[in-house]
Amino acid sequence: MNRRVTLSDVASKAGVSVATASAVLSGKAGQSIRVSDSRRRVVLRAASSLGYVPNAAAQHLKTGDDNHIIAVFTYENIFPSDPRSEYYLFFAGIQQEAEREGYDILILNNWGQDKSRSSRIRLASGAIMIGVMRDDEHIVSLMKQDYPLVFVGRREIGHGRPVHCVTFGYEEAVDSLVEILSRRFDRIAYVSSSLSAAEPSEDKSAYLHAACKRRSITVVDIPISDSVTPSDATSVISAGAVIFDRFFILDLFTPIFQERGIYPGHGIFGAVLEDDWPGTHGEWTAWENRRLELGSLSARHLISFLSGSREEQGIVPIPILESESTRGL
Amino acid sequence: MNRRVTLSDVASKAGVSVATASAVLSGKAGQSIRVSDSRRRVVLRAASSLGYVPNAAAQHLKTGDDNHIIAVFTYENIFPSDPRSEYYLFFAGIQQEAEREGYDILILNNWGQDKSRSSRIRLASGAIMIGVMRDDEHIVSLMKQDYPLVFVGRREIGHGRPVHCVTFGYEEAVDSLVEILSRRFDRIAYVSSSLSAAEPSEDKSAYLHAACKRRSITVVDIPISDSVTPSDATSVISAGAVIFDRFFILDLFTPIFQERGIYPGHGIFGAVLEDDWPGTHGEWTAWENRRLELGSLSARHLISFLSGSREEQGIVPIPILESESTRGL
DNA sequence: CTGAAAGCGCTTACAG
DNA sequence: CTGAAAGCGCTTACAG
Repeated sequence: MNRRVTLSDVASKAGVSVATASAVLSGKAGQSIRVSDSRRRVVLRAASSLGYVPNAAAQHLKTGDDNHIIAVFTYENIFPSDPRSEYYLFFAGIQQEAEREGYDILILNNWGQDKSRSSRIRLASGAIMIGVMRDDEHIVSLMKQDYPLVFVGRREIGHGRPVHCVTFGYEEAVDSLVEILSRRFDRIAYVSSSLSAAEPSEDKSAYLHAACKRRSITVVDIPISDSVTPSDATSVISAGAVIFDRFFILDLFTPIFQERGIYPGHGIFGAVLEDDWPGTHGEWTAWENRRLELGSLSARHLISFLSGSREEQGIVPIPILESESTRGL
Repeated sequence: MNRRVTLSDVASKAGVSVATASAVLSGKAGQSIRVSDSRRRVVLRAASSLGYVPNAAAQHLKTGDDNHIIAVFTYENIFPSDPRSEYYLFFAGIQQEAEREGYDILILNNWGQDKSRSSRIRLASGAIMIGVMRDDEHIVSLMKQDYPLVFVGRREIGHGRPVHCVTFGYEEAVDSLVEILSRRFDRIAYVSSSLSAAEPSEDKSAYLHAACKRRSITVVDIPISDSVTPSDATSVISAGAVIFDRFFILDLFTPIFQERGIYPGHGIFGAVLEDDWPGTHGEWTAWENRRLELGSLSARHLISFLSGSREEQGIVPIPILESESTRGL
């Protein structure tokens, strides 16, 4: 392979110093360095005849400027051959926003395995983390140095440090939901899983309790593990209104509802506090799928972080949809 | 923002030279530098307490090693929010292969607009180009320096230089197709567009002519521009067997076929010499959609290029599928 | 108007 | 066993 053409190759071919060549080629001629028109032309000609391409990494090393690269990482695979991936829309949103703002994207494929992972993330000016974190050791060491990091979804790994994340506007959405249910019910069952510790659900739960309290509605808390007991089912059905924390929890109840001949809008009302990304739970969907927007926002948030903003959270409002499980209330 | 922790910060905290710190931290202690166990521990402790993260760009600048980044670029938007994009599967294949081989991916979003585009591509060790090229000035200057570049699809922009590309195995596939058609027909109409200069089709045409010659089959060449004349239609139908260069050409004929009451397998047989990526032309589809495999191969090809291979082409075989338009022959 | 020099953060012969 | 020094390709005060 031919050695790459460097600035000093261009300079010596043009018979000028590297300083002059640099000034001309980086378009900065005129700042602290001025170059005569004749010389500038010579440099330009030398560069193009040699096919000079600047080494962006070296430029960045020297200047320390934002290199206009956003890293995206996750432990999951965002590009399965089936494009209906859980994370695809987040990614698409990030990509669109990055493109709009003139940023490139570095996909960190090997974050999971590689030991030198934290150093690879530093090739970018900042990073966006999608999905569940299995291990935060490297993340924490990046955060220690205020490395610009934005999480998609609520995170609490700060160890006291601020954590930048973008989330759906669950607080407002839960409030609207409770408002709707309160038209007919004064008790709401809340079924959550003791297992799903991956994504913190305490805040969703808190929003729900607060919204119910404001309207003097009783919350019947039903924590379940991996299966539903008859008494769980009875509590839910007798309340008439139910909020499930996650879709997989709803799925545990569905056969029971069928067995008892009740279905969304007939004998049971409510919603699930999770965005319906696979689009398979239409009757229970509570709000629009705005994953694309959340992805975009994460990129916008990171970019404004890079230009000095210290804002910690970004929120994407999630408008309530009418579905079978809330219709007619 | 805190200044990033550098190697020399670690060294001075540990009370050793940067050389020693480097040797320990890069795991190279033992090569030309040996470090006592006690000192190595001191360095390790200093690094972790400071949260040291090496600057991968600086490392790469110094060593010149493969930095394990593959750039992917295109003039199109490869990530529309509708994931059924023309390029999605290529990209998914690249990503999977890169992940398998321990490479990260740099998506060059702004290749189209930015002036400094060629320099951004150099942030990666090599690059894969997907889609149509509108302008090759920058590409040529990269090729001049033997920058590792692989095209997905046939390209001829070498200016005499070797062009690395991966393609579907059209030669073999066309031969199989002709073999099937030859069971009943001794003439085949070949309809190509004089407009579609974007992707070179001369080789497909050559494969077809060669395959027909081997079997003493006559090729009736029908070049069309953007519409079909009655005589074009008559030629095709009287031949009974037809090969369309592209799907959009087939689409021009479909209403005519319907008008005359003939349809694939009844009155007309044949195929289209384009892979059916949108999956919307089932009756005429000639072979499996192997875009994922072609994407993978492009990455594999680039990676072996990076480790010294000089192979120019890579080919993904495309097994023939039976469809309405060839059934019963 | 132009060039020599320092330095970005790292690694690696080389000399102690 | 350890460190001083050169250098990767660039930019930018600074001095002519």
